[in-house]
Amino acid sequence: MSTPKNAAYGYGEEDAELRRGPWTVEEDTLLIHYIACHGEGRWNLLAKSSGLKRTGKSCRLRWLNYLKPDVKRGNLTPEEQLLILELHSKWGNRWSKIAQHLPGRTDNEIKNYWRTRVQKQARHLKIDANSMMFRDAIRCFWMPRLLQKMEESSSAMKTQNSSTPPSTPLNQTSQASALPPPPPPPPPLEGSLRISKAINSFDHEKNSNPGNYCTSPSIFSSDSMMSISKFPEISDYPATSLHNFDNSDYNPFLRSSFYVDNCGSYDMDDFNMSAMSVMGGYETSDCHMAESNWAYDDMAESIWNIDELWQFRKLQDRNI
DNA sequence: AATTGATCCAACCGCCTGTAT
DNA sequence: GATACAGGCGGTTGGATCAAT
Repeated sequence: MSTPKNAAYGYGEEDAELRRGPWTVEEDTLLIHYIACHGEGRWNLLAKSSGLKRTGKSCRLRWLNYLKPDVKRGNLTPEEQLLILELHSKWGNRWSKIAQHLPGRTDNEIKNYWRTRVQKQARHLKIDANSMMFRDAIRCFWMPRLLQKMEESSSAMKTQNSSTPPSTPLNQTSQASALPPPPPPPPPLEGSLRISKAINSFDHEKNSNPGNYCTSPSIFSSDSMMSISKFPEISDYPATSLHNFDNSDYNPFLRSSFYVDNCGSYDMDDFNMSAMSVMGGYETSDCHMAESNWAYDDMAESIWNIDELWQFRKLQDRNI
């Protein structure tokens, strides 16, 4: 399939032979078979030798982002979201570096997640996604909510006790749904207690020291944070973050909530834009719940109630 | 049922870095 | 050291899909 764009883009005669756009099943099969025989690498050579009318880059991208067997499909779990938030706060847009710590996730996927979900929230709040304020907001509200969600997921697992089949994650692509059914959920987590402790630790500190809890490392302190022992060391990992995330294919912690519906929602009924407006005096006149529905999407479901917003506002005032 | 707008994500592009010659 | 090439990375685009009207 040679797209009409080729001519418009001014590709050379040789390039005109190249295919662009979505990959076909035949192309995928060809690439998979070639790599099975010859291995990865030498992508330009691969592109020529395999008979694929694609650039080496295109072949590499297709393999790494889609065809490679260990690529994980489906929604990001709360654990993965939490890790992305934490690592991004440390490394910024180093997507490939972040992806190295999320087994089966590609830099492209993480990048898309950040742009479509996280930056969307920043836009709604009219805060620069790279600003300290937004980072604080993430750390103070979003991350604890994800921790809470993880705890709820593990609790749900306990009660469910694997008697019912796992539900399908929302927004699964058609390709993903074509994959074999997932294995049954693992037994209840040994780490859930740790997570609970982390949340309790956070709540305790918030209550005893409400003006300062935003910057407290206790949220992710190593002794209160989940410490499932399978996770390998992450060399230059932030001291305040999630230690010991797993790089193995089978990670009971990650998988535990992978099959939990992503449709649980936090109580956002009492959330309104007047509450939002306390955050740094942002203009909210053109930012309505009805417009954005952001309180109900799967990202916003995990964040922010009025109390926390007031706390956040106090903190901001104090810092000014 | 049709239309429109929003969202998601696969794929592409250009730039940068590392390596071989 | 200069050049060419391959591979990797982050930013962006555009088509497909979903949701709202």
